[in-house]
Amino acid sequence: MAQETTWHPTKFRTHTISQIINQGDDLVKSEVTICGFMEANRGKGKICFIDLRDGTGKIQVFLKQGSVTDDELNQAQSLSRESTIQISGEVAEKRPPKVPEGQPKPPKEYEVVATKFTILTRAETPLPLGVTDEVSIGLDTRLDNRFLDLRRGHVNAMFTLRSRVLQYGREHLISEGFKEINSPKIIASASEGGTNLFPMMYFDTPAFLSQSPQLYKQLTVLGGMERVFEIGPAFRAENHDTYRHLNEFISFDIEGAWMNDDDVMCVQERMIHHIWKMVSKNDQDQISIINEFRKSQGDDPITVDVPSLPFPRIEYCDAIKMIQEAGEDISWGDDIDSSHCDIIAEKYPGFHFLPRWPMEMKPFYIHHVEGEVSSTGEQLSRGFDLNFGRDEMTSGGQREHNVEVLEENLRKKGLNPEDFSFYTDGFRYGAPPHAGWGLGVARLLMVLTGSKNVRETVLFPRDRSRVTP
RNA sequence: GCCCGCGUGGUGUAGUGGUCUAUCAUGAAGCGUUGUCGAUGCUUCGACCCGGGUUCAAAUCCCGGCGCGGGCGCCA
Repeated sequence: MAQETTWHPTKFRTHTISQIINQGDDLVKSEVTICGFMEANRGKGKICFIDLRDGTGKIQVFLKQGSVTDDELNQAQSLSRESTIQISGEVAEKRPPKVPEGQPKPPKEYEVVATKFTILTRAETPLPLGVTDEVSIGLDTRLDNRFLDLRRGHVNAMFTLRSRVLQYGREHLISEGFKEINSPKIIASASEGGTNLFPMMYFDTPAFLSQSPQLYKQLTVLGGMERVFEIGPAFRAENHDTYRHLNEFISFDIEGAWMNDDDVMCVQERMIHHIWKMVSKNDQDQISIINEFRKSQGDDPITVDVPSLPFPRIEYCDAIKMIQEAGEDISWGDDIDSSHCDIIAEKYPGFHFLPRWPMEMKPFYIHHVEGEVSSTGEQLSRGFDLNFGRDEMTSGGQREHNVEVLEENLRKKGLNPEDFSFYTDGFRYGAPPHAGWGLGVARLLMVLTGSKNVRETVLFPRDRSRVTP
């Protein structure tokens, strides 16, 4: 439904299953060879039906005595679920299933009547988790056997959606003049402070895994790249253990010259709007697959509600007031934690920005405008967050482009400017005002797919107690 | 790291001192019927996280360990 794809024939197959499903009328009576996983087999004796699944769809294969050898028929009937097979045969219109009186007739379907049946690999039994079983499966069991979990329709659909989300996001940013970059993930020193880094050895030099592309994407903007984005991994050695934190995650970052925090908030809301609009237009088939599963689990269906623009902006000072009015003990300068976000989310359940945080709470590279102060007289910053409900999606802001201020900020945070010379030197020879943000891809996917745990939306999540598979 | 909860066949569960030689579903093995389609009928298989304790008796209660889940903290 979504994309025009050209499926060239391969060594192993002439057609994908989706091609037969979609072009069945034209293909009836023609010879095809298809491959896939055997989802189920029915029938003993003279006939056998196989539900065959490849990465594009599912189709029924019909084997009958006479069309295939008795040996082939036997093998098909006793084959274990999820074994991979190759089928050659003729496309035919499927006999419609019996439906009770008064029920609507199902739409026309196609099948392949096999003339040749080949087992590619046999699946061991029992499966560690059933691909089509109705029983629910614990997340840990699923993640230990992700290769099988991924064969389940709704799981596959979530990662298909993830691919689309990145595609639409890229598409949008490129249309606004952003260029895709990659920054190093092996770095010499703590790039920002504030979070724990994973140490490693780089030959004989101690090094770290990057926590963020922040400083490097700024350097490219200082280098005249104008507008850049990066979709890449970030590593945090934090002992957190929650539904929304991982120690390795994919960060979707942008940085643009001649922009302030308001400008990049607008970029972000336009991008999210575009992603939601495109998913809503192109990918309802994936949403339906997810909803079918949710229904079987007794969960409400998800819908792709394209958010309206602009997203609400709730400045930090107003957020504090709102939380205080709800009776919470919080004062200016305190962090807004999860329970406080629940209060804000009651009024703003969707996407909303939280701009103008206190300068002292933001990293050294965040810009501030002299004189922009709170009612308590404290300096405000040009840093912002984007939340969806209670969950933080993004952190961003305008960056400090004046090297003297930057070095002063570093000293205020107890950092030594000399350790950051690779970065601060970039500001000494002319620096454009600039701004950017970093968005957690998995968290955005949680919103889109209704997942309650970030691990659901990451193929092979890395948390405190999991480094395999 | 803190608080709370949980750990039963391959998978997901019921059972909270005694006919538990442990329930149900799903699954696996075998046989039969069938253009089936969540195939079906019959037969069979398979489990109480680990260690210690209380008790006549422990899946069940207590202690420790390990593992998992939820909440929180920590966290661009």
